[in-house]
Amino acid sequence: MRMGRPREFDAETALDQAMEVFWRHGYEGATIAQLTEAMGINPPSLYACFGNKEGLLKAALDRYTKLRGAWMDEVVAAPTARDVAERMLMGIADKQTDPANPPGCLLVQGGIACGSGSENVPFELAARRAQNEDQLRDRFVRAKAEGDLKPTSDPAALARYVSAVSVGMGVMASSGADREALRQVADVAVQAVEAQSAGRT
Amino acid sequence: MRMGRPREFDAETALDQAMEVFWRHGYEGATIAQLTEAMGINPPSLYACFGNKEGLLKAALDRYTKLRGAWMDEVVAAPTARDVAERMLMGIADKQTDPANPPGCLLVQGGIACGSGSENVPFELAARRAQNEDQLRDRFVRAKAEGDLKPTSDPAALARYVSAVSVGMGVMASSGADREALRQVADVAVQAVEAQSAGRT
DNA sequence: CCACATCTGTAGTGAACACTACATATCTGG
DNA sequence: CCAGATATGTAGTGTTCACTACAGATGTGG
Repeated sequence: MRMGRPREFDAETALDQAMEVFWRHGYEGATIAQLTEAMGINPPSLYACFGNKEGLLKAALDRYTKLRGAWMDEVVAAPTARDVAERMLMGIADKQTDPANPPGCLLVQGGIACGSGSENVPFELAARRAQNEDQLRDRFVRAKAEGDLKPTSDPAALARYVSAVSVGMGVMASSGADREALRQVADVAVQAVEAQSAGRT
Repeated sequence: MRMGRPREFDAETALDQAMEVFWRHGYEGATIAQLTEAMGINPPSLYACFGNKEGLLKAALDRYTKLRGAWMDEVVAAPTARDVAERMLMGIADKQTDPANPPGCLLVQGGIACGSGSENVPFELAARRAQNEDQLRDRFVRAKAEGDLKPTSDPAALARYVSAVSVGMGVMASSGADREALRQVADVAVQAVEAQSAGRT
Protein backbone atom coordinates (compact mmCIF):
# COMPACT_ATOMS: atom_id res chain seq x y z
CA MET A 1 0.00 0.00 0.00
CA ARG A 2 1.43 3.35 -1.09
CA MET A 3 1.44 6.10 1.52
CA GLY A 4 1.52 9.37 -0.36
CA ARG A 5 2.44 12.71 1.09
CA PRO A 6 1.98 12.86 4.86
CA ARG A 7 -0.26 15.53 6.34
CA GLU A 8 1.54 18.53 7.70
CA PHE A 9 -0.75 19.29 10.65
CA ASP A 10 -1.66 17.38 13.77
CA ALA A 11 -5.31 16.32 13.63
CA GLU A 12 -5.88 16.51 17.36
CA THR A 13 -4.32 19.94 17.73
CA ALA A 14 -6.41 21.16 14.82
CA LEU A 15 -9.51 19.61 16.39
CA ASP A 16 -8.87 21.52 19.60
CA GLN A 17 -8.96 24.74 17.65
CA ALA A 18 -12.08 23.75 15.74
CA MET A 19 -13.72 22.75 19.01
CA GLU A 20 -13.16 26.22 20.37
CA VAL A 21 -14.72 27.86 17.31
CA PHE A 22 -17.83 25.64 17.48
CA TRP A 23 -17.97 26.23 21.22
CA ARG A 24 -17.97 29.98 20.83
CA HIS A 25 -20.12 30.44 17.75
CA GLY A 26 -22.21 27.27 17.52
CA TYR A 27 -22.35 24.94 14.54
CA GLU A 28 -24.22 27.28 12.21
CA GLY A 29 -22.45 30.39 13.43
CA ALA A 30 -19.01 28.90 12.79
CA THR A 31 -17.81 29.41 9.22
CA ILE A 32 -15.35 27.30 7.29
CA ALA A 33 -13.16 30.37 6.97
CA GLN A 34 -13.03 30.80 10.76
CA LEU A 35 -12.42 27.11 11.28
CA THR A 36 -9.61 26.81 8.76
CA GLU A 37 -7.95 29.94 10.08
CA ALA A 38 -8.12 28.70 13.67
CA MET A 39 -6.88 25.27 12.63
CA GLY A 40 -4.06 26.78 10.57
CA ILE A 41 -4.97 24.84 7.44
CA ASN A 42 -6.74 25.40 4.12
CA PRO A 43 -10.18 24.13 3.16
CA PRO A 44 -9.01 21.16 1.05
CA SER A 45 -7.04 19.80 4.02
CA LEU A 46 -10.09 20.12 6.23
CA TYR A 47 -12.34 18.29 3.77
CA ALA A 48 -9.78 15.59 3.04
CA CYS A 49 -9.44 14.88 6.75
CA PHE A 50 -12.98 15.31 8.10
CA GLY A 51 -15.29 14.97 5.10
CA ASN A 52 -17.42 18.05 5.63
CA LYS A 53 -18.44 20.60 8.25
CA GLU A 54 -20.69 18.17 10.08
CA GLY A 55 -17.96 15.53 10.08
CA LEU A 56 -15.63 18.04 11.66
CA LEU A 57 -18.21 18.80 14.32
CA LYS A 58 -18.60 15.11 15.12
CA ALA A 59 -14.86 14.67 15.38
CA ALA A 60 -14.69 17.69 17.69
CA LEU A 61 -17.53 16.27 19.79
CA ASP A 62 -15.75 12.93 20.00
CA ARG A 63 -12.69 14.66 21.29
CA TYR A 64 -14.68 16.76 23.73
CA THR A 65 -16.57 13.82 25.21
CA LYS A 66 -13.39 11.77 25.38
CA LEU A 67 -11.68 14.49 27.41
CA ARG A 68 -14.73 14.85 29.62
CA GLY A 69 -15.20 11.11 29.98
CA ALA A 70 -12.21 10.82 32.27
CA TRP A 71 -13.61 13.53 34.48
CA MET A 72 -17.07 11.92 34.56
CA ASP A 73 -15.43 8.72 35.78
CA GLU A 74 -14.02 10.66 38.70
CA VAL A 75 -17.45 12.15 39.37
CA VAL A 76 -19.27 8.84 39.65
CA ALA A 77 -16.44 7.50 41.82
CA ALA A 78 -17.63 9.72 44.67
CA PRO A 79 -18.79 7.69 47.68
CA THR A 80 -22.43 8.80 47.88
CA ALA A 81 -25.13 10.04 45.52
CA ARG A 82 -25.02 13.40 47.21
CA ASP A 83 -21.26 13.62 46.72
CA VAL A 84 -21.63 12.57 43.10
CA ALA A 85 -24.05 15.44 42.53
CA GLU A 86 -21.84 17.89 44.37
CA ARG A 87 -18.68 16.86 42.58
CA MET A 88 -20.49 17.01 39.25
CA LEU A 89 -22.17 20.38 39.70
CA MET A 90 -19.29 22.12 41.45
CA GLY A 91 -16.93 20.80 38.80
CA ILE A 92 -19.21 22.11 36.11
CA ALA A 93 -19.37 25.51 37.77
CA ASP A 94 -15.59 25.64 37.56
CA LYS A 95 -15.21 24.16 34.09
CA GLN A 96 -17.83 26.35 32.51
CA THR A 97 -16.14 29.47 33.78
CA ASP A 98 -12.60 28.34 33.02
CA PRO A 99 -10.99 31.19 31.08
CA ALA A 100 -8.98 28.65 29.11
CA ASN A 101 -12.18 27.68 27.28
CA PRO A 102 -15.17 29.57 25.94
CA PRO A 103 -17.87 29.85 28.63
CA GLY A 104 -20.54 27.19 28.87
CA CYS A 105 -20.58 23.69 27.46
CA LEU A 106 -19.89 22.66 23.88
CA LEU A 107 -22.74 20.15 24.02
CA VAL A 108 -25.11 23.08 24.54
CA GLN A 109 -23.34 25.93 22.74
CA GLY A 110 -22.86 23.73 19.69
CA GLY A 111 -26.46 24.20 18.68
CA ILE A 112 -29.81 23.76 20.38
CA ALA A 113 -31.84 24.77 17.37
CA CYS A 114 -30.63 24.66 13.78
CA GLY A 115 -31.89 25.57 10.36
CA SER A 116 -33.05 23.27 7.60
CA GLY A 117 -30.23 21.04 6.48
CA SER A 118 -28.66 20.79 9.94
CA GLU A 119 -31.58 19.28 11.84
CA ASN A 120 -29.51 16.36 13.06
CA VAL A 121 -26.91 18.55 14.79
CA PRO A 122 -29.13 19.17 17.84
CA PHE A 123 -29.85 15.45 17.99
CA GLU A 124 -26.17 14.69 17.84
CA LEU A 125 -25.52 16.96 20.80
CA ALA A 126 -28.50 15.59 22.72
CA ALA A 127 -27.25 12.05 22.26
CA ARG A 128 -23.91 12.96 23.81
CA ARG A 129 -25.59 14.69 26.72
CA ALA A 130 -27.70 11.58 27.20
CA GLN A 131 -24.54 9.53 27.64
CA ASN A 132 -23.61 11.55 30.70
CA GLU A 133 -27.14 11.22 32.01
CA ASP A 134 -27.01 7.44 31.59
CA GLN A 135 -23.76 7.29 33.49
CA LEU A 136 -25.30 9.28 36.32
CA ARG A 137 -28.42 7.13 36.32
CA ASP A 138 -26.39 3.95 36.62
CA ARG A 139 -24.54 5.46 39.53
CA PHE A 140 -27.79 6.44 41.25
CA VAL A 141 -29.25 2.98 40.66
CA ARG A 142 -26.29 1.60 42.53
CA ALA A 143 -26.70 4.20 45.27
CA LYS A 144 -30.30 3.13 45.73
CA ALA A 145 -29.32 -0.54 45.86
CA GLU A 146 -26.70 0.31 48.47
CA GLY A 147 -29.28 2.05 50.61
CA ASP A 148 -27.59 5.38 50.03
CA LEU A 149 -30.71 6.77 48.35
CA LYS A 150 -34.20 6.36 49.77
CA PRO A 151 -36.18 3.32 48.59
CA THR A 152 -38.79 5.73 47.21
CA SER A 153 -36.28 7.66 45.11
CA ASP A 154 -36.20 7.51 41.31
CA PRO A 155 -32.60 7.22 40.05
CA ALA A 156 -33.54 8.05 36.46
CA ALA A 157 -35.38 11.20 37.53
CA LEU A 158 -32.48 12.22 39.75
CA ALA A 159 -30.01 11.76 36.89
CA ARG A 160 -32.23 13.74 34.57
CA TYR A 161 -32.46 16.46 37.20
CA VAL A 162 -28.70 16.76 37.66
CA SER A 163 -28.29 16.78 33.90
CA ALA A 164 -30.89 19.53 33.53
CA VAL A 165 -29.18 21.68 36.15
CA SER A 166 -25.86 21.18 34.37
CA VAL A 167 -27.32 22.35 31.09
CA GLY A 168 -28.97 25.33 32.73
CA MET A 169 -25.71 26.31 34.35
CA GLY A 170 -24.01 26.08 30.98
CA VAL A 171 -26.44 28.50 29.41
CA MET A 172 -25.98 30.87 32.32
CA ALA A 173 -22.22 30.68 32.04
CA SER A 174 -22.35 31.51 28.34
CA SER A 175 -24.43 34.57 29.08
CA GLY A 176 -22.01 35.96 31.61
CA ALA A 177 -22.67 34.30 34.97
CA ASP A 178 -19.48 34.12 37.00
CA ARG A 179 -18.07 31.19 38.91
CA GLU A 180 -19.47 32.24 42.27
CA ALA A 181 -22.99 32.56 40.85
CA LEU A 182 -22.79 29.07 39.36
CA ARG A 183 -21.45 27.61 42.59
CA GLN A 184 -24.42 29.03 44.45
CA VAL A 185 -26.74 27.34 41.97
CA ALA A 186 -24.86 24.07 42.41
CA ASP A 187 -25.07 24.42 46.16
CA VAL A 188 -28.85 24.78 46.11
CA ALA A 189 -29.22 22.01 43.55
CA VAL A 190 -27.32 19.50 45.66
CA GLN A 191 -29.88 19.90 48.43
CA ALA A 192 -32.51 18.21 46.29
CA VAL A 193 -30.31 15.14 46.00
CA GLU A 194 -29.65 15.36 49.72
CA ALA A 195 -33.39 15.26 50.29
CA GLN A 196 -33.50 11.96 48.41
CA SER A 197 -30.69 10.49 50.49
CA ALA A 198 -31.34 7.96 53.22
CA GLY A 199 -30.82 9.10 56.81
CA ARG A 200 -32.98 12.17 56.24
CA THR A 201 -36.67 12.46 57.04
CA MET B 1 -50.09 64.21 8.13
CA ARG B 2 -50.83 61.94 5.14
CA MET B 3 -51.63 58.32 5.83
CA GLY B 4 -50.76 56.41 2.70
CA ARG B 5 -51.85 52.90 1.82
CA PRO B 6 -52.74 50.85 4.94
CA ARG B 7 -50.94 47.57 5.55
CA GLU B 8 -52.83 44.50 4.53
CA PHE B 9 -51.66 42.13 7.29
CA ASP B 10 -52.06 42.08 11.03
CA ALA B 11 -48.69 42.68 12.70
CA GLU B 12 -49.42 40.59 15.79
CA THR B 13 -50.71 37.61 13.83
CA ALA B 14 -47.65 37.80 11.61
CA LEU B 15 -45.43 38.03 14.70
CA ASP B 16 -46.96 34.86 16.09
CA GLN B 17 -45.92 33.03 12.94
CA ALA B 18 -42.42 34.54 12.99
CA MET B 19 -42.11 33.60 16.65
CA GLU B 20 -42.76 29.99 15.80
CA VAL B 21 -40.10 29.96 13.08
CA PHE B 22 -37.45 31.48 15.39
CA TRP B 23 -38.56 29.08 18.10
CA ARG B 24 -38.07 26.05 15.92
CA HIS B 25 -34.96 27.00 13.97
CA GLY B 26 -33.24 29.62 16.10
CA TYR B 27 -32.29 33.11 14.94
CA GLU B 28 -29.55 32.11 12.55
CA GLY B 29 -31.31 28.97 11.36
CA ALA B 30 -34.44 30.91 10.42
CA THR B 31 -34.30 32.37 6.91
CA ILE B 32 -36.13 35.40 5.60
CA ALA B 33 -37.78 33.12 3.05
CA GLN B 34 -39.16 30.87 5.80
CA LEU B 35 -40.25 33.85 7.86
CA THR B 36 -42.04 35.65 5.06
CA GLU B 37 -43.78 32.46 3.96
CA ALA B 38 -44.96 31.71 7.50
CA MET B 39 -46.08 35.31 7.96
CA GLY B 40 -47.87 35.33 4.62
CA ILE B 41 -46.11 38.47 3.42
CA ASN B 42 -43.27 39.46 1.09
CA PRO B 43 -39.83 40.70 2.15
CA PRO B 44 -40.49 44.41 1.54
CA SER B 45 -43.47 44.30 3.92
CA LEU B 46 -41.34 42.63 6.56
CA TYR B 47 -38.57 45.20 6.29
CA ALA B 48 -40.97 48.14 6.19
CA CYS B 49 -42.61 46.94 9.40
CA PHE B 50 -39.72 45.53 11.45
CA GLY B 51 -36.56 47.09 10.02
CA ASN B 52 -34.48 43.97 9.62
CA LYS B 53 -34.19 40.37 10.78
CA GLU B 54 -32.95 41.34 14.23
CA GLY B 55 -35.75 43.88 14.60
CA LEU B 56 -38.23 41.15 13.79
CA LEU B 57 -36.67 38.92 16.44
CA LYS B 58 -36.91 41.65 19.06
CA ALA B 59 -40.55 42.26 18.19
CA ALA B 60 -41.22 38.53 18.47
CA LEU B 61 -39.41 38.41 21.81
CA ASP B 62 -41.45 41.36 23.05
CA ARG B 63 -44.62 39.53 22.17
CA TYR B 64 -43.37 36.31 23.73
CA THR B 65 -42.39 37.89 27.05
CA LYS B 66 -45.61 39.90 27.11
CA LEU B 67 -47.66 36.71 26.78
CA ARG B 68 -45.54 34.97 29.41
CA GLY B 69 -45.56 37.96 31.73
CA ALA B 70 -49.17 37.34 32.68
CA TRP B 71 -48.34 33.76 33.56
CA MET B 72 -45.30 34.77 35.60
CA ASP B 73 -47.55 37.07 37.62
CA GLU B 74 -49.68 34.05 38.50
CA VAL B 75 -46.56 32.12 39.45
CA VAL B 76 -45.26 34.64 41.94
CA ALA B 77 -48.76 34.98 43.38
CA ALA B 78 -48.41 31.52 44.93
CA PRO B 79 -48.56 31.63 48.75
CA THR B 80 -45.10 30.25 49.58
CA ALA B 81 -41.66 30.11 48.00
CA ARG B 82 -42.04 26.36 47.61
CA ASP B 83 -45.36 26.79 45.85
CA VAL B 84 -43.88 29.48 43.61
CA ALA B 85 -41.15 27.08 42.54
CA GLU B 86 -43.62 24.25 42.03
CA ARG B 87 -46.05 26.35 40.04
CA MET B 88 -43.21 27.70 37.93
CA LEU B 89 -41.47 24.43 37.17
CA MET B 90 -44.59 22.32 36.72
CA GLY B 91 -46.06 25.00 34.48
CA ILE B 92 -42.86 25.02 32.45
CA ALA B 93 -42.96 21.25 32.11
CA ASP B 94 -46.40 21.61 30.59
CA LYS B 95 -45.73 24.66 28.46
CA GLN B 96 -42.51 23.33 26.97
CA THR B 97 -44.23 20.16 25.84
CA ASP B 98 -47.40 21.87 24.62
CA PRO B 99 -47.97 20.53 21.09
CA ALA B 100 -49.41 23.92 20.12
CA ASN B 101 -45.89 25.36 20.24
CA PRO B 102 -42.46 24.12 19.26
CA PRO B 103 -40.84 22.27 22.14
CA GLY B 104 -38.67 24.16 24.59
CA CYS B 105 -38.49 27.89 25.25
CA LEU B 106 -38.02 30.64 22.68
CA LEU B 107 -35.62 32.44 25.02
CA VAL B 108 -33.31 29.43 24.75
CA GLN B 109 -34.08 28.06 21.30
CA GLY B 110 -33.72 31.52 19.83
CA GLY B 111 -29.95 31.29 20.01
CA ILE B 112 -27.43 30.49 22.72
CA ALA B 113 -24.40 30.95 20.50
CA CYS B 114 -24.34 32.96 17.31
CA GLY B 115 -21.91 33.77 14.53
CA SER B 116 -20.09 37.02 13.91
CA GLY B 117 -22.55 39.78 13.20
CA SER B 118 -25.22 38.40 15.52
CA GLU B 119 -23.28 38.46 18.76
CA ASN B 120 -25.90 40.53 20.52
CA VAL B 121 -28.72 38.05 19.90
CA PRO B 122 -27.64 35.77 22.77
CA PHE B 123 -27.35 38.83 25.00
CA GLU B 124 -30.83 39.92 24.01
CA LEU B 125 -32.24 36.54 25.00
CA ALA B 126 -30.22 36.46 28.22
CA ALA B 127 -31.56 39.87 29.20
CA ARG B 128 -35.13 38.62 28.86
CA ARG B 129 -34.39 35.51 30.88
CA ALA B 130 -32.88 37.75 33.54
CA GLN B 131 -36.18 39.58 33.84
CA ASN B 132 -37.89 36.39 34.95
CA GLU B 133 -35.07 35.69 37.35
CA ASP B 134 -35.41 39.16 38.86
CA GLN B 135 -39.12 38.65 39.36
CA LEU B 136 -38.44 35.37 41.13
CA ARG B 137 -35.74 36.92 43.27
CA ASP B 138 -38.03 39.70 44.42
CA ARG B 139 -40.62 37.12 45.36
CA PHE B 140 -38.07 35.09 47.32
CA VAL B 141 -36.81 38.21 49.08
CA ARG B 142 -40.37 38.74 50.25
CA ALA B 143 -40.65 35.09 51.28
CA LYS B 144 -37.55 35.44 53.41
CA ALA B 145 -38.85 38.62 55.01
CA GLU B 146 -42.12 36.83 55.79
CA GLY B 147 -40.25 34.01 57.48
CA ASP B 148 -41.34 31.59 54.77
CA LEU B 149 -37.72 30.96 53.79
CA LYS B 150 -34.97 30.26 56.31
CA PRO B 151 -33.00 33.28 57.58
CA THR B 152 -29.87 31.65 56.15
CA SER B 153 -31.33 31.28 52.65
CA ASP B 154 -30.12 33.34 49.70
CA PRO B 155 -33.07 34.55 47.62
CA ALA B 156 -30.91 35.56 44.68
CA ALA B 157 -29.25 32.15 44.56
CA LEU B 158 -32.62 30.42 44.80
CA ALA B 159 -34.01 32.47 41.95
CA ARG B 160 -30.95 31.75 39.86
CA TYR B 161 -31.36 28.08 40.66
CA VAL B 162 -35.01 27.93 39.60
CA SER B 163 -34.12 29.86 36.46
CA ALA B 164 -31.31 27.43 35.66
CA VAL B 165 -33.58 24.42 36.09
CA SER B 166 -36.13 26.06 33.80
CA VAL B 167 -33.55 26.57 31.10
CA GLY B 168 -32.27 23.02 31.46
CA MET B 169 -35.78 21.67 31.15
CA GLY B 170 -36.25 23.72 28.01
CA VAL B 171 -33.21 22.20 26.37
CA MET B 172 -34.40 18.74 27.34
CA ALA B 173 -37.84 19.41 25.93
CA SER B 174 -36.39 20.55 22.63
CA SER B 175 -34.41 17.34 22.37
CA GLY B 176 -37.38 15.10 22.86
CA ALA B 177 -38.07 14.80 26.59
CA ASP B 178 -41.76 14.22 27.21
CA ARG B 179 -44.02 15.92 29.73
CA GLU B 180 -43.73 13.20 32.35
CA ALA B 181 -39.93 13.30 32.26
CA LEU B 182 -39.94 17.07 32.76
CA ARG B 183 -42.44 16.83 35.60
CA GLN B 184 -40.15 14.40 37.37
CA VAL B 185 -37.30 16.87 37.04
CA ALA B 186 -39.53 19.64 38.39
CA ASP B 187 -40.58 17.43 41.28
CA VAL B 188 -37.00 16.79 42.32
CA ALA B 189 -36.04 20.42 41.82
CA VAL B 190 -38.77 21.70 44.09
CA GLN B 191 -37.27 19.72 46.96
CA ALA B 192 -34.24 21.99 47.01
CA VAL B 193 -36.52 24.98 47.58
CA GLU B 194 -38.37 22.99 50.21
CA ALA B 195 -35.06 22.42 51.97
CA GLN B 196 -34.64 26.20 52.17
CA SER B 197 -38.09 26.69 53.61
CA ALA B 198 -38.66 27.41 57.30
CA GLY B 199 -40.21 24.66 59.43
CA ARG B 200 -37.70 22.10 58.11
CA THR B 201 -34.52 21.09 59.82
C1' DC C 1 -59.79 64.74 -8.73
C1' DC C 2 -55.20 65.69 -7.64
C1' DA C 3 -50.72 65.68 -4.90
C1' DC C 4 -48.64 62.98 -1.75
C1' DA C 5 -47.56 59.17 1.35
C1' DT C 6 -47.33 54.58 2.44
C1' DC C 7 -47.78 49.61 1.26
C1' DT C 8 -47.23 45.56 -1.94
C1' DG C 9 -45.32 42.25 -5.48
C1' DT C 10 -41.70 41.26 -8.80
C1' DA C 11 -37.36 40.68 -9.51
C1' DG C 12 -33.34 41.27 -8.53
C1' DT C 13 -28.56 43.00 -5.69
C1' DG C 14 -23.82 42.05 -3.87
C1' DA C 15 -21.88 39.30 -0.30
C1' DA C 16 -20.97 35.24 2.14
C1' DC C 17 -21.62 30.54 2.38
C1' DA C 18 -19.98 25.37 2.06
C1' DC C 19 -17.43 23.04 -0.89
C1' DT C 20 -14.07 21.66 -4.87
C1' DA C 21 -10.98 21.43 -9.53
C1' DC C 22 -6.57 21.48 -10.44
C1' DA C 23 -1.81 21.90 -10.55
C1' DT C 24 2.00 21.18 -7.58
C1' DA C 25 4.51 19.16 -3.78
C1' DT C 26 6.05 15.30 -0.93
C1' DC C 27 5.96 10.89 0.52
C1' DT C 28 6.49 5.13 -0.17
C1' DG C 29 7.41 0.84 -2.71
C1' DG C 30 10.09 -1.18 -6.21
C1' DC D 1 15.08 7.34 -9.86
C1' DC D 2 10.56 6.31 -11.24
C1' DA D 3 5.39 5.37 -10.64
C1' DG D 4 1.63 5.74 -7.79
C1' DA D 5 -0.68 7.82 -3.92
C1' DT D 6 -1.96 11.31 -0.85
C1' DA D 7 -1.56 16.33 0.89
C1' DT D 8 -1.37 21.17 -0.04
C1' DG D 9 -2.30 26.08 -1.85
C1' DT D 10 -4.60 28.88 -5.21
C1' DA D 11 -8.47 30.15 -7.00
C1' DG D 12 -12.45 29.38 -7.96
C1' DT D 13 -17.70 26.86 -8.21
C1' DG D 14 -22.84 27.32 -7.72
C1' DT D 15 -26.08 28.32 -4.11
C1' DT D 16 -28.22 30.71 -0.61
C1' DC D 17 -28.28 34.50 2.26
C1' DA D 18 -30.22 39.17 4.01
C1' DC D 19 -31.78 42.91 1.92
C1' DT D 20 -33.63 46.42 -1.73
C1' DA D 21 -34.87 49.20 -6.38
C1' DC D 22 -38.65 50.01 -8.64
C1' DA D 23 -43.12 50.31 -10.41
C1' DG D 24 -47.83 49.88 -9.49
C1' DA D 25 -51.59 49.89 -6.02
C1' DT D 26 -54.29 52.07 -2.39
C1' DG D 27 -55.09 55.06 0.94
C1' DT D 28 -55.61 60.50 3.01
C1' DG D 29 -55.86 65.65 2.88
C1' DG D 30 -57.09 69.55 0.18
